[in-house]
Amino acid sequence: MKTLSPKQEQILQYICDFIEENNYPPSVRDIQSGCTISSTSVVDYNMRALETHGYINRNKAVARGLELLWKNEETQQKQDQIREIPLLGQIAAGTPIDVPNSESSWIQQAEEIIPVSSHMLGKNKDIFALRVKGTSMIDDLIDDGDIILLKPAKSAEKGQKVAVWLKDEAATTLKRYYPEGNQIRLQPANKTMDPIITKSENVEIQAIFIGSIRPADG
Amino acid sequence: MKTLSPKQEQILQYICDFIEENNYPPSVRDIQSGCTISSTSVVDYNMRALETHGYINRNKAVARGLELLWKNEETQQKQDQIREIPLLGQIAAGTPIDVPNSESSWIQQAEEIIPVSSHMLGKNKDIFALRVKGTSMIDDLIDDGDIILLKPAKSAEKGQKVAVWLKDEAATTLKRYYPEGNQIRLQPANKTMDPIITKSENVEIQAIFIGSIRPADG
DNA sequence: TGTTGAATAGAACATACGTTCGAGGTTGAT
DNA sequence: ATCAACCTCGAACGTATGTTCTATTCAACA
Repeated sequence: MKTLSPKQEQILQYICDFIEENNYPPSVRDIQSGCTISSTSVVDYNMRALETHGYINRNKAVARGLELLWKNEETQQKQDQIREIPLLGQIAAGTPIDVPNSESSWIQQAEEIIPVSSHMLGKNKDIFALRVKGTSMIDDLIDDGDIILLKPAKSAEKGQKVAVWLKDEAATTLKRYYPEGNQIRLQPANKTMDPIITKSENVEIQAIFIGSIRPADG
Repeated sequence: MKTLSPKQEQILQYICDFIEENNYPPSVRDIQSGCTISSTSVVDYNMRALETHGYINRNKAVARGLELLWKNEETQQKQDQIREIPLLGQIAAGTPIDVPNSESSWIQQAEEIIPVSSHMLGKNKDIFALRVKGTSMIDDLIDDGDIILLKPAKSAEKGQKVAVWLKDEAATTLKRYYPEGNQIRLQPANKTMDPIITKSENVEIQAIFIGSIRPADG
């Protein structure tokens, strides 16, 4: 993008405001009067510049066939702060879930798409969401009905909260991960529940906990 | 809203798709060919119906002066799932903050607006956000740098996490709230820190904790 | 001073577009 | 069969609109 003349900047801003207000693009003559420009050809002249610099698309022979490629920073920023995360199902002790790999187009299997502030996600990719059943992680502020965000992974650090697949039990569950020799301790964050201790070969890490979304009552 | 004829529904859907694709509304003749309608007057006829039923606005004498009042459920739903929350500042032991009341237009004072999934908010109103400084609530999974969501309130239940104003200290802090007789215990969720115990008159509840947003590393 | 390139003016053109008109077709009730 | 309400059709009209043309202004420069 090159620098714009003041008039071009003004026109661009006017187009932006006009669309915001009317939900359809302005005509050349709208711009002319809106920016108090003396001639339509001046508008055309500057629009041509805007087009070649990639700020807008123009569709000749289409009235108001104007597409805004440039968005003002405010809107742009708002866009950037939202990411859409697929809610793929539930997770709880005993209930097996399929965890997607990034190859398949798993967005389509989502039972719901939830928009999430990118504040929660950082630069992580391929994040998905699950609804928690049960209170096995209540001490980590993950309650029944919460939605958790997960990042697909094959390994984890000690103490991280992970979704693991237990081969023998044929079940997936959310626990804290503690490798201990050739065994693995899966610790629920709930004082009333005992850890699962099993041999390493039996556990397959599927995803790492990123954050949680708690539906507030009210 | 009344029921629509199949043709009207088709036209409405076409308008919706067209705008989605082109960012400007279709002309009558676009609709005609897009819906394989034989005459422009048929389009006009049905558009007139759509207008009187409140699905669209038409601006006569403006080419493509068409405004879609009806949105397809998908878009509508997506809209509904986002709420914009003002990030008003920081909260930490020792740092006073002003907590807004719902009267003033405090959205404007926000240093940042963060979009939040309404899953996190429920039906709560007037929610605002603060950035946490310090680790005094680390055991409740609220870490330094996290963003917390708060609901303005004057009172709280025992054990809730609240933002309180300490009159004598002239400071606001985030703690768990335990009324004990005519004293109040403010318990940090951090084993290395001691609770604040003070008389009831000294504390003024400002807001109740709703949820947190943890910027994930990545 | 003359030259050159960028910006401005106003007028004019071709047509995309919203709208209207008059005629005809369905359907269903009477 | 008759009528009315609803819909379809093709053509036409008036104008809003994108674009072009030519002339003019203006600033920078040799």
